[in-house]
Amino acid sequence: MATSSTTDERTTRPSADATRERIIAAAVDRFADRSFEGATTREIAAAAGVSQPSLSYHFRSKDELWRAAVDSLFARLDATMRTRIEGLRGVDLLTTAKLAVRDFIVFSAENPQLHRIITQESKGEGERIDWLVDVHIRPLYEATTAMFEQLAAEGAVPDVPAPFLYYLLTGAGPTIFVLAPECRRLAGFDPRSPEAIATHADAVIDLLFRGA
Amino acid sequence: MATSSTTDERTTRPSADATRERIIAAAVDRFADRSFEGATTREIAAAAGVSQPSLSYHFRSKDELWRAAVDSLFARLDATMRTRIEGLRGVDLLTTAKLAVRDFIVFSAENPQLHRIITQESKGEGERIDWLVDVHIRPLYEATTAMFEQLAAEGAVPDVPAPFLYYLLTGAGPTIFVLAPECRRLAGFDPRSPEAIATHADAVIDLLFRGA
DNA sequence: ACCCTACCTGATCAACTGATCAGCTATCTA
DNA sequence: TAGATAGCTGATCAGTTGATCAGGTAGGGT
Repeated sequence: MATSSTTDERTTRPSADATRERIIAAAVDRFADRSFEGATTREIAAAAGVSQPSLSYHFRSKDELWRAAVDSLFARLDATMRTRIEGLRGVDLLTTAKLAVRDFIVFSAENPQLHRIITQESKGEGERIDWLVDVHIRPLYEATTAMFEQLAAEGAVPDVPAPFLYYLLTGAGPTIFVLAPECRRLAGFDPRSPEAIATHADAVIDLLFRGA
Repeated sequence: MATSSTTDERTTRPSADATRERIIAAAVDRFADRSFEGATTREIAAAAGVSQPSLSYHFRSKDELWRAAVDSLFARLDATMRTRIEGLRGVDLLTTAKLAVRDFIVFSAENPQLHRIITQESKGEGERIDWLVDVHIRPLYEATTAMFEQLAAEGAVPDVPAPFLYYLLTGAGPTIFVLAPECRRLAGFDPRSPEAIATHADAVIDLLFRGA
């Protein structure tokens, strides 16, 4: 077996995975800050500590790097939400929903890049927003609206169509973190501090679930 | 001196003002869609129907054009809110607040560019976000938080610090319109339709003021 | 009627963009 | 240990960027 390689063909060396991850991490930040067009491959390369052609080696194009960066962000979100939901099997829906919303808000505080990128790409037409919606956003949307519809049947959320509740949550939840630099200048505090995150999460949950 | 012109010296011809406005209108859209770095002067010029050097003639730099575009957006918002507030002198605070929130949401539906631009610029450091906050956002912030603090004393809004209420409003209100292209693909309806605007405004007001 | 200049443009600039290619080096395989 | 190749880079490409400049034209003041 030693020589006759099985289906598991390792063609990449360990060091490549590490630099790939460093590039993706840098790309997440730069794309979120300066948008797809505004972020330059040289900036990303410099932030990752590699040369600019190195991006072309690890990723076919700037566009593919962008997709890898978005995949990375959504993988983090999916992991967070999935483990939370699965850890609450048997718990009543309202409690589960509240904890899920809180996790989502904590995630948004730690990863505001996701919402910045979605906002940037949500302009007129574009291949990237189609890909974003079809591959990543729609599953979350379906799960979230299904949850809201069950809660509405219990009277646990306001009598508002589920899509609107979805956008109320995705708007009210992450915005204060997306605008964190503005908030620091404007209100004089860092919304990403643990205390602010807790206050904000409490407020969103209180509004959405009417303090039930 | 010949005519002993008064202080009112008209050095610009009427046609200049018209093209200036066309350029600003085009700049608002392009900057909102593609961010400061992503929008090109050639795109803006083409959208305005003028040559690219024409932008340099009317505006000292791309940066100054961006400021003029933002000024234009805030002038629209200020006019909307000011006339509303002044038209309600003597009306009780809660009613005034509800109508102001509704106007703000309608404005956000018709001018999602404002929130797109603020979001884009609210990254780490930058001269533009400082200017945005100091010149335009802070007055609105002060007025809004003052209003919320009065309402809190009446028990008309949830017991949450005013800055958090401010970000709940600026998040929950405009986001569905900022993400309108996503919403169309995801939920299958246009949030900027009159019916959707009304439903959304009702929902935000219901949440924020607890259906009072 | 004349001149002046506000208005607008084509041509062009240096700087920068993403991508490509040849070549170097360290690691893995045999 | 020798050969092969994955990993990475400097040099360089054509295309695009914001800005400048010289020049042309039309509208207004005298």
